Amino acid sequence: MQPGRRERSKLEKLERIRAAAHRLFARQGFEHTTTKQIAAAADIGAGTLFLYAPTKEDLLVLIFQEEVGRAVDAAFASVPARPILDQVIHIFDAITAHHAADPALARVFVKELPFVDDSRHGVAHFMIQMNSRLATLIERAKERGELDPEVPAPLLAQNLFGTFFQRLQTYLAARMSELECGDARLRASLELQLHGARKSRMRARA
Amino acid sequence: MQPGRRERSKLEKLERIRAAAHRLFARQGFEHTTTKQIAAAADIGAGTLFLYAPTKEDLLVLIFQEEVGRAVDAAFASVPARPILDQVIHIFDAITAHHAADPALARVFVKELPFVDDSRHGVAHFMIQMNSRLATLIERAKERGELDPEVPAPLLAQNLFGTFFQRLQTYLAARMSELECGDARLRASLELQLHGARKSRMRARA
DNA sequence: TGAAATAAATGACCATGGTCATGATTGACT
DNA sequence: AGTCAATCATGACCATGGTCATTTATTTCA
Repeated sequence: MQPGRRERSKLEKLERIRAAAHRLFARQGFEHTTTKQIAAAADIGAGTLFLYAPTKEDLLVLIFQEEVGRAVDAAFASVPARPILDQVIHIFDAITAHHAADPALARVFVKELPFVDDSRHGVAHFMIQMNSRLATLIERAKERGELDPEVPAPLLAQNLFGTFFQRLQTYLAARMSELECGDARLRASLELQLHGARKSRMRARA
Repeated sequence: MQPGRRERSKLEKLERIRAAAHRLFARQGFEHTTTKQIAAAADIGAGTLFLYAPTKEDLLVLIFQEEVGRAVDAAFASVPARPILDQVIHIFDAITAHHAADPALARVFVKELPFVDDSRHGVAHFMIQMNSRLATLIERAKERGELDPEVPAPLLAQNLFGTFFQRLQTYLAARMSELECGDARLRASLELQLHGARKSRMRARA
C-alpha cells in the first residue's frame, strides 16, 4: 500500500478504460463506439473518461501504442542476419501485419499519430526509440561494409521510417486491401533510398 | 444560358461558400469557425452546406487545394537552372511558404490531406500531377547527366515528395515556428535520398 | 481522531457537426 | 401554358464529444 490508495485506484481505472476501449473498438469500430459506452463499460462516469484521455482519439493511441510497441519489440528481437534492406522490412512488416488486422482502426490511428500532443503518451519516446534502434541496425550494416560509414545513421533511419510510414498512410487512406507484408513498392522505395539516384555511383547489381 | 439556370446557381453557391469559408477560416481559425456561420455568410441554409462539402474538413481541402495549386504552378514555372536538389527544394519551398502563412489552418489541412476520399475534389489528380511534374524534372536531370538513367523517375519523385511531406507534417504537428523555407534538415534528407547510402558508390563531394 | 485541504469523480449540460423528411425549383415533354 | 418527374434547398432535429460546477473520496496535520 505504498503508492497510496489513490494512485492504485487511478491505475486500476486506467486499465479498465484501456480494456473497455480496446474491446469496444475491436467489436464495433472506432466511429461507432461512444465515449459514454466506454465509460459505462469501464464503470466510471461519463466525464471521468476525459480525465484519463483528453480526447477520444487519445484512447486509440493509448491502445495501439502498447500493442504496436510489443510487436516492434518482438520484431527487433528477431532481426534476421541478412542485408539491411531485409532487416528494416522485417521490422516494418511487423507493424504492417498488426495494422492489417484491423484496417479501419489503424486508419484512425495512423491519421492521428503524427499529430498527438506528446506531453501525454510516450509517442515521441516511441519514435525516438524506433529511430535509435534503426540507427543501430544501420551502424551494424556499416560495420559489415554494406553501407557508407559517412552516412549519418539517424538521418537515414528517419528517411527509411518515413518512407514506410508514408506507404502505410497511403494504403490505409485508400482503404486498400493490399496492405500486406512484403509489399513490392515499399521494397522498391526503400531500395532506392538506400541505393540513391546519383549518376556517378557504382552499379553493383544487375 | 447554356448550362441552365440550375448549374449556374450551383456554381455561384459553391463560389460563395468557398469565399465565406476562406474568409472566416482566415479570420477565426478552423476550429473556431462554425458550419452555420459559413452557411449564413454564404447566404444558404445550414443543411445546404453539406450538399457542397460533405464535411467541414472538405471545405478546408477545397480552399487549400486551389491556393496551393496556384502556388505550385508558379513554382514549377520558375524552376531555376540548377541541380535537381535545388529544383525540388524550390518547389517544396513554395508549398512551405504558403503553409507558413497560417500554420493552424495548414495543420488541419495536412492532417486531412492524405485521407480525403478523392471521388470528390481532385486531390488525387493534384498528387498525380505533382508526381509527373517532379518526374519530368528528374528526367531532365538524367539528360544533364546528374542522375542515373536507370532510376525510375516516378519512384524517385514519390520518395522525394514523401520526404518533404513528412517533414511538413512533423513541423506542423509540433507547432514549430521553424517552418521555414530552406530548411536544413529537409535538404539533408533529400540529399541523402538522392545520394543513397550504399558503400560502393563513388564519393563525388567533399 | 477530526477537520481542513487537496485531489478526483460525476453527470447534467452545452455546442456543434451532420441528417432527413418536407417543401420549393427547375427543365423536359406535351 | 400546364403537368410531372427529378433535383435541390431548408432548418428543425439528433447524436455525441467534451466541459464544469458540484459532490465525494483521500490525505495531511494538529
